[in-house]
Amino acid sequence: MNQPHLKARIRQTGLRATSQRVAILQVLEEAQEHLDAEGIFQRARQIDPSIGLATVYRTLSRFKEVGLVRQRYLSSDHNREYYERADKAEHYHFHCRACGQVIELETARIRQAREELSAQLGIRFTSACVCFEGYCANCAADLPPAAGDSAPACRI
Amino acid sequence: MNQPHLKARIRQTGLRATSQRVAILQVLEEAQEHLDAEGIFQRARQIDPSIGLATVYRTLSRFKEVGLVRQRYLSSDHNREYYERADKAEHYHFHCRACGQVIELETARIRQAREELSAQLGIRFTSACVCFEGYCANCAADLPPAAGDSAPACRI
DNA sequence: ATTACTGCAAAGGCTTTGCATTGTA
DNA sequence: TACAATGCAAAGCCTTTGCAGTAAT
Repeated sequence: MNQPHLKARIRQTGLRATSQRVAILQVLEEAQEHLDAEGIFQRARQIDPSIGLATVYRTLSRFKEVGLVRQRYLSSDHNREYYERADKAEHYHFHCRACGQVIELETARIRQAREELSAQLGIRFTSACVCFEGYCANCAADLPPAAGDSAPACRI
Repeated sequence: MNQPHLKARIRQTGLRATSQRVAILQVLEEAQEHLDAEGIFQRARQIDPSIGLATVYRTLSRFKEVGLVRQRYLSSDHNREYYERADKAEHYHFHCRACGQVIELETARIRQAREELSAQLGIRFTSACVCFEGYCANCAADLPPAAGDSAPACRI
């Protein structure tokens, strides 16, 4: 329960390894789903009951700065921030409007787009937000052929 | 100042063509930059001084539903919603961290990604959020070779 | 004559911040 | 011993909502 490797990882970034931070990093290590600050808070307080929500926000912000976590948005509520470990391979998120699941997608096309646009326009990319929404294979099968709510075609 | 073609366009969607709605649509027609609700409000009230901010929000939401406008996010503040006319060709937004300008990018790679992922996984896409951040060609030239703030490489 | 739409002000929801205190290095 | 980090509560910010009044069809 002392989590020496997590403490070490935090110290490596120059941050102080407080029990709250270790708890938050542990939550992110173990998380199978995508968590927002509130979700991280609920789990972290089971490890360290003294933790406060403000600390979760401050820590996530700090972790993001030093590259320990990535902050993502999931369609379709862009008003809530989600967090994941930064050591995962590049991937994108798809949110199913019917069953609500989030599927992690892999494609080289986004990187390709960045590279081409860099070459064409001299742009230097530092970050990007790419998230998709629609119906997963299972849910799409249950829908009328060309319906799909108020958003029939993909309006990007 | 009666804007008959705007009124007609609104009525075609089944909505009532109020003076406030005409004003908002006119603002979006004429806008050269990317506007948020507050920005649209400020311009619309010059056309129709009686308009309220809540109406702007309600109208934009309604316009989005009927397909008159698209709602976008621009890196790096995803907490503010921007709006643009829905009759523009598919494009993506790049935000320069240095000069602040927003560049509209065109690339087929995103659509390609959608098509491939659809074919591979049976997913049906309805919408997507794609926005980039970094340094434009001009600003990149002024930066140290491989620096780039706290985000050296593109962390997607 | 309906009833969709509006303005105002209040409420909501997520995130940030001020300040005194705690605990790491 | 410094000073980074914390907890609590209050404030911020954008957006939504309730309600009574107004105006489009």
